[in-house]
Amino acid sequence: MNSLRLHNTFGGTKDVFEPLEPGLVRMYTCGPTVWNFAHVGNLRAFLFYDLIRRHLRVAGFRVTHVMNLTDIDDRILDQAMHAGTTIEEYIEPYARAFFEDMATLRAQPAEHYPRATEHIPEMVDMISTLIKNENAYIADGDVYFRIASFPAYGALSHLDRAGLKAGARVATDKYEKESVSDFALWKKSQPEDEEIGASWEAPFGRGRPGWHIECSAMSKRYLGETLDIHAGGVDLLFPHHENEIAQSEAANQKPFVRVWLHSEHLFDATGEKMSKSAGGFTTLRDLIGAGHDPLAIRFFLIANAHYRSRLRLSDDALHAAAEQVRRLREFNERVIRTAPAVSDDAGLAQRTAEVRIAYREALDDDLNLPQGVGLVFDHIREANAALDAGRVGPSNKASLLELIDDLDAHLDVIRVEEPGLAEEVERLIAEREEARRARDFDRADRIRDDLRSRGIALEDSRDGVRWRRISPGPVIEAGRS
RNA sequence: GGCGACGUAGCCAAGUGGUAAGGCAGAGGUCUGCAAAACCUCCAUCCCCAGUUCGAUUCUGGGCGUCGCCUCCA
Repeated sequence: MNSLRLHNTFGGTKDVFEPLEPGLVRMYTCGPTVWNFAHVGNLRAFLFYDLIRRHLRVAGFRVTHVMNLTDIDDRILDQAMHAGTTIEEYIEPYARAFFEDMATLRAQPAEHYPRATEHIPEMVDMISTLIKNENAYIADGDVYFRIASFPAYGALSHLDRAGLKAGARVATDKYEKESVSDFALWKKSQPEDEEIGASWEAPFGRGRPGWHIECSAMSKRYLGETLDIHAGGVDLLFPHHENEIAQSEAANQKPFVRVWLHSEHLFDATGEKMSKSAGGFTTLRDLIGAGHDPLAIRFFLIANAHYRSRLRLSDDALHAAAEQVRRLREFNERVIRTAPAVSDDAGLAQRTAEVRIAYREALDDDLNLPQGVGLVFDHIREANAALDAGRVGPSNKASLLELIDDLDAHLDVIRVEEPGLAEEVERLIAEREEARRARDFDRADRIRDDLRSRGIALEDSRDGVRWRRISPGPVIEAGRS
């Protein structure tokens, strides 16, 4: 029985989710504009997509997930121009970096990563249709969407044109628009555009696509005219998603999206929204360079706060996340290596079963991973106590491992393969054991301290010495790019 | 100016009309050669005021505060 409920931005209610085609979810998510490295705020949104995707699969759906790469826009044009490269040459390192970052953060790959410049014909087709239907018009070589032709405009964002800030708003496009709110579908080629490979032929004149049309055209190409889920950061709500609706519904005469999902912003330590254009922003590379563990960063971004809550990036929060990841991994390893007691603890079995159900319910309730994680941590304390007391039987052990599986299906930070044991670490541990047996504790402690300073912590236990990786030294505030 | 969100312990954060999950940090303890890990104990009445209610942190209204969108932006 599917009981997944999602908060639909359109309408603002939490509804049981059912895809159009039973069992298959068609999902489109707004990906990066590859004009620069993604910052952690961008990555929060991308990991949110990953969370949706993972939980849809937990809930039993097959998922076709499309995430676009915007490889043409004004910023890319500017940068390529300055760099003296084509736009294709300019974006490539950033596109590569995007995929690297996603892999570092263990995001599951989408089924398709279409690039705007590889789908110009689809966009041209759609624009032609819009012109034919009089939803768009040509003005001095540019093509604009005629918002007046689409009465439902504003329904998603609840911004009606009358309420738009009067006077202070400067139209950034050209002047021949019928209305200031009309947005560009196609921009006439400038001479420089040709040199950097940013110009295409079209029936309505040589030029390049506006930003919004790519998502309408590419989602249709890969997922059809009606999507089950369309997700993005809240900053895309207006105008981007509003414009997508207008374009797609005007062109296709079909409902565009059934459920809109928007993730909240990430804020920096000063409380300012992280934004590329605002200047200061932190990249994944910055955080890793400052000594933060990618798994902790992943945990922080998806589990520290609900996706519709604002999240503030701070060293403390990252450290807390790292500790939580550490505890989870520690617990997992402990359960795995524990030889089961002869009999099971009925109370523990009962509680584990309850927590597994409650965890699933939390995720089914609009992807409330923070709550789910809290439930599991609560139970881990009880389970650890049972382990201390040797009360964990074979069935207990198996269900605890299943609980970890449940959690890691979303988190994916627990059962992550560590790089193989460094032989040197093992050798030093053996050396230290020898020293300890000889009661040469000075030498033993020296070895332990030495390893610690190199990011390896040792723990003595009844079952022998264990080691694990830790963040080397105190981490510093990430630099700005 | 329009639209909207938020304000829960030192920090992060979940949540419900019936007296508040979890994590980090901190204090004490058990265990340990010492540690670490783990466990135990301690650590909030939910911005303010008024109202509805048997009862509100959770509903309504007002206030104060913070922030987002309205322009490129995940």
